[in-house]
Amino acid sequence: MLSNTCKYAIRAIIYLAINKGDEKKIGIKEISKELDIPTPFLGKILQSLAKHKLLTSTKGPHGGFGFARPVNDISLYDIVTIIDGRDLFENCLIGMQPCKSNEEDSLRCPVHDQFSEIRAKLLDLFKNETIGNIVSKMDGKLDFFKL
Amino acid sequence: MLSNTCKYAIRAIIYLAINKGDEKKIGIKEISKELDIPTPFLGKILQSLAKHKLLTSTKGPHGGFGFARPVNDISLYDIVTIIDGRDLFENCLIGMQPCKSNEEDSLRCPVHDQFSEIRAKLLDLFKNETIGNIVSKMDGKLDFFKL
DNA sequence: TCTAAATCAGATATCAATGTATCTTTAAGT
DNA sequence: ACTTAAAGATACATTGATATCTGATTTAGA
Repeated sequence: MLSNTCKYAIRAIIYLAINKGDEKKIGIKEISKELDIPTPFLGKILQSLAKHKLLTSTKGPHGGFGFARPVNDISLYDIVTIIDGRDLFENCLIGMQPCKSNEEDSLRCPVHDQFSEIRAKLLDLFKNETIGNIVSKMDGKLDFFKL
Repeated sequence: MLSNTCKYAIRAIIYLAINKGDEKKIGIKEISKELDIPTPFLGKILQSLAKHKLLTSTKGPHGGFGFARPVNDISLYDIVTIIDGRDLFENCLIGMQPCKSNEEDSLRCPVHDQFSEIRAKLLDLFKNETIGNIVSKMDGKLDFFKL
């Protein structure tokens, strides 16, 4: 469903939102250590999110990553499309080329209609779950999140 | 969502079900040519499905692949789990290790509940769509299927 | 029984996703 | 200014998915 890279990105952003508290920035070493993601690889992922204006980064001592927008304004959809693209939301479940998410009837694949409903719900989930949203649900089980 | 290999497998099986008609077997050359899948690669995929008792294969002249079970008894779920495994149906959407499809509350990830509904519908789709089912829907648009 | 047509099996090749290493650049603190 | 700690950037390495190649095996038909 989602690539490993994308799952790392989501978990790292959640970690950032939960833990940044007063400090504006958290370094990749801390995040990668806590979430068990290879440090330089996490660096690349977060750099890419910074390039797309979801995060900000500052170099130098006490540098690290922070948010470029309010956490209530960052949805899972934003992260997923940056890392994995729109394939999940647009292309045919069984890979038939002419069958797209909004396609005329004659070109629809045999599972198009059933999958359309599910895809719509998926899209809904990803667009409506914001990081702010998620963080408010996680109160009290932060320890478990370290896995 | 599904690997390319898995999409190939599904499309090849649909092709087989539609076109086998009187003949019991269809060769991989015909299928791969019509569906534009590399011939030897398709061979491996179908061999693996034969190994799992979904298809039968016969060597020699006029050999090829046919069904080992009635097409109404082969679901998309069968194909997907053979090729891609159960990851999609069992593991956490955002990759948190302790969060599984049937997990106690304290270990659920923050999107577990919303995704559970969608996952259940997905499972339903894959388990209830059989090849027989699909073929009966495709009457009249077989030409489009060649893509 | 010989030949040809087809899959089977296993080794190899390619490519994209994932992961690593190294060096450069930036900025805080002295 | 100098040092140091951090991310940036680029090149490189590894792995798994995807694709190809080659020869062995099986079977129909002459």
